[in-house]
Amino acid sequence: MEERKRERIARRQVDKFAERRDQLAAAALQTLAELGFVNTSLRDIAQHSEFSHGVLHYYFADKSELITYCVRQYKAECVTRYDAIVATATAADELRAGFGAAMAGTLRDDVTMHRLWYDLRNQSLFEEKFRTDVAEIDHSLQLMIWRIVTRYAELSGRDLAVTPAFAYALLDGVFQHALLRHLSGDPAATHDLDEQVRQVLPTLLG
Amino acid sequence: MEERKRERIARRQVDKFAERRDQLAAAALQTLAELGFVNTSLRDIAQHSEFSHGVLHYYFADKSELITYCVRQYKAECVTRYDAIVATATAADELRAGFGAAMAGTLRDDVTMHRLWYDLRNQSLFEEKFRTDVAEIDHSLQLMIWRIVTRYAELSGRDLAVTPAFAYALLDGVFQHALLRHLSGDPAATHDLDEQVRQVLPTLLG
DNA sequence: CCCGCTTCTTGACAATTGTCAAGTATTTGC
DNA sequence: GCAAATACTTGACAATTGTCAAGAAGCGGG
Repeated sequence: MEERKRERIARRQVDKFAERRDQLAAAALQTLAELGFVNTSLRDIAQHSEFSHGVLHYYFADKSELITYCVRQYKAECVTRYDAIVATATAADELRAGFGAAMAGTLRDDVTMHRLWYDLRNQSLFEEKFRTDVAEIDHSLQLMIWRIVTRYAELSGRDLAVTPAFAYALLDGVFQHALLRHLSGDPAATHDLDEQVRQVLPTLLG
Repeated sequence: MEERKRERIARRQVDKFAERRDQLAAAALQTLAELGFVNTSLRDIAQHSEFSHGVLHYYFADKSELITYCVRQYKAECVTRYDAIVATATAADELRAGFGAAMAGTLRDDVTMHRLWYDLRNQSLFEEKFRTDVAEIDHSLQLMIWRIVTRYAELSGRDLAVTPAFAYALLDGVFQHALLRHLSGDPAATHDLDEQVRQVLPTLLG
């Protein structure tokens, strides 16, 4: 019974610990998205939370661990973004329209988060530390795109003429350039993204 | 006569001044490509030259001006990269093969410079300072791609079904993902890039 | 040879940063 | 309610950075 009690307590403590970690990581993510990876100090992050800067070292060993934890948390947010569309669409054109609209929507609503993702992916090319996690997220995104694309081919009754990596590269390129335009203040960026995404899909079929 | 002499001297001084600026900018570019934008200090740059760190403030007002100057110098290097291929190719397939090979070649040979370009383009999304210059280079690259694409359509005797921005987004996406793979140690990255570039071009035709 | 102009070096500055130790406050178990 | 564990704050540290001033070194003209 004492054992079980201790466990329960330990569990509760772990949960509280994990909860606060998540809370701080959320504040960190918001700060990173706002300022960019390199312009964000631990003090900046703390100011976006209700705590002081020292607490970050109580919950995270160092800055790298915090960032890594953030990145992993971010991942969970995005990889299921389009799954509802895949699940509900009953025709190829419906899927195509839904995907284009969803991409344009997230470009409009989650600008800074997408900007942060590209920032982190680039930093991983210079800092070995994050390369593994970034590669893992990148792979998840590729799979997410692949689920869309294969379902689209299925609904079209056609075969695919591309690899997952190729399909992802094309759509990611289109999205990234739309993000660049959107952040430069181009009001047509979201609309054009929708159009371009719908244009890409058919070219992937055999 | 004195006037002319002074002019000649002034000219020589200006030339020497500009020469040293170029020399320092070259050292800076090399350092930036090696370490990445944010990991490069003025002292790092100076160590890649034969001078001390103070001299950079003699030739450049501040760090921003140095970086901007570097970026502009970098631009001149890349925008004419594929023009020889456009000029010499006499058949669509020859152009297609030459373009794919050239892309794969520069991925192999100029890895760090490409990595730097993507780094700078991303930084410009967080720092207003470089946005104009980056946008200008990006536009030049789009034009460079567009020269390839239009020539390819011309040699194919077909019309184009895409905008310059769309064609650039697709090919840039493919190239960037090849760069990611190449830097992660994937030995097939260059070969696949060649293949994928050749695969993209026909989809751009009507 | 010397004066003046340029080029470059040296050293210092203030600000920022990650890190961490010491101490305070809060919660928890009994 | 009290002692101990947990949670958090504060302030300091060493290192790094962009910037700049003071002056040394090199050089060209008279």
